[in-house]
Amino acid sequence: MQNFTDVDDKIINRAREEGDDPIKLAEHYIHEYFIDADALGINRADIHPRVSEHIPQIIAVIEGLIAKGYAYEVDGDVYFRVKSFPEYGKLSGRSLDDMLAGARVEIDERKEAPVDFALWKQAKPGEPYWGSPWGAGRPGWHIECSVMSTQYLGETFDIHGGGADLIFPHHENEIAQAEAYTGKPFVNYWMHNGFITVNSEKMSKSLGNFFILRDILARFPQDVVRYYLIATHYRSPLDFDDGKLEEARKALGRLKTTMLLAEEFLGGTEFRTTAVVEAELITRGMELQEKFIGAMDDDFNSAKALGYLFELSHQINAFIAGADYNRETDKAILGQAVEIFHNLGGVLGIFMDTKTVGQHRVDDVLSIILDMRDGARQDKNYALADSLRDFLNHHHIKVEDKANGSQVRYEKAPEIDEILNFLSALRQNFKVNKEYERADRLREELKNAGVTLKDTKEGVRWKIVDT
RNA sequence: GGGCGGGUGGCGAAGAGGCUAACGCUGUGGUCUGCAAAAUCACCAUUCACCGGUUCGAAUCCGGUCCCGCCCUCCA
Repeated sequence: MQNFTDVDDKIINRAREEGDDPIKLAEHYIHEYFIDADALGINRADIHPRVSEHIPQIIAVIEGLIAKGYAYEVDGDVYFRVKSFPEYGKLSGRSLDDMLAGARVEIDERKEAPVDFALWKQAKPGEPYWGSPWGAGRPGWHIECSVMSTQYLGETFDIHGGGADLIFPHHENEIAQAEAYTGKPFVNYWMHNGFITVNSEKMSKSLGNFFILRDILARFPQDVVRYYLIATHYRSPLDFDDGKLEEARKALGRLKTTMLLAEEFLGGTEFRTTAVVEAELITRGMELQEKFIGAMDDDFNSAKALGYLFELSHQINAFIAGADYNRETDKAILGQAVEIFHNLGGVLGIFMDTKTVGQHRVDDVLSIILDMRDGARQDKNYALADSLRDFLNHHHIKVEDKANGSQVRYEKAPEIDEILNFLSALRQNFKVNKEYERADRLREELKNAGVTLKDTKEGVRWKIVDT
């Protein structure tokens, strides 16, 4: 489950600035969050509870805490009595003395102790509020997480996640509230992720700056961003900058090339083979799979797991380099190995299909054809010029020759795949006729347009470089 | 000031007492190619911020020093 705190000071203040309703504003941000999370291939949780929908349960828990002597009311506010919970500080490794020594904020004199924190806050004018035994008000921070998580997951649950900056006081307070209330351990394992920064500037779920992610997604493919996130252990800090993302793009490209090479070798995208074959490659693949699983089992060490995936990539590439694609056993061996490779990549979710990303390149590529045609016409190579126009016409692209040059018109953008297949074939022709200058120039221009061509023994392959 | 975490090759990043200190990027040389690209093969840290200590053995444990990050608020 993943809960949303849709009632808190920041949201209320922001709503006031924008003259909006706080709950609606929170709704808006939740919606925006999902757009980015979906783009990164993050699965939705089964449950997404919100504070505003759990006020009665929260009030009930606060009443329970007061009844047990763990909390007290002062003028419509309710505070947690920290000294009544001796284990306070066990998560963050702090003692009450440390905290009193470090107190650097003016103390609210109404509280019994400076470290006591709010469970319920009396409503100020203009704030959203709900009725309670202590008057109109709203939940303090912290309490909503304890209440909602234990409601859906039970009084003790296995894993609680969150940013390392939340260890104190948020998670510490959650433990105090929940364990004081239930008398049972709250959480078995805490997973605290390191800070994410962008150009060394801190990013958090707080309102305001998580949209930076959207800027990054606008410039880099989703799977590259996802790869980059996974290539570092979750507890380590992570900094986004273009250079590092560029490096991630290349690294992931290496993995994807393996998939591509295998598809070509097998002549399709269906990897599964029925024949079980004994082979060195399979043995290595199974070993690496074991190691991969071991790494993931050991505190989600995705960085280490990726290392094994690269090793498997090497093994597969090397096998392909020395294999014969007319031999069925080679295909069977490769099929099994690639299936392992594909499955493990699927665990990390890094083999997203981003095929459509290159479509916007279509105009650049069309202008290359047009330039080539103009050149051919000037050389009076009308056979070539006309064949180019025929191709375009065939795809419902009109060519108009005007005094100051030619231009294309189309109603529906043609599939870039078809155009590139055509150009690849065209270049093959040039090569067969030993017109290397033409062939090289075409390759060069395509490269400038973000399309790389490669000659392989199976034929020409093109690839769009994502931007 | 106090608490927590961290400093590993040109860069990114695993490793947490004993296999050649993973893996990726970059770089160098060879194979392949008309030339490329991709792929492939080989090479690139006697050393893990610094100084001591424990141990047969330390990047990993202990003490100290120097840097860096986060937290210390009724901010989710």
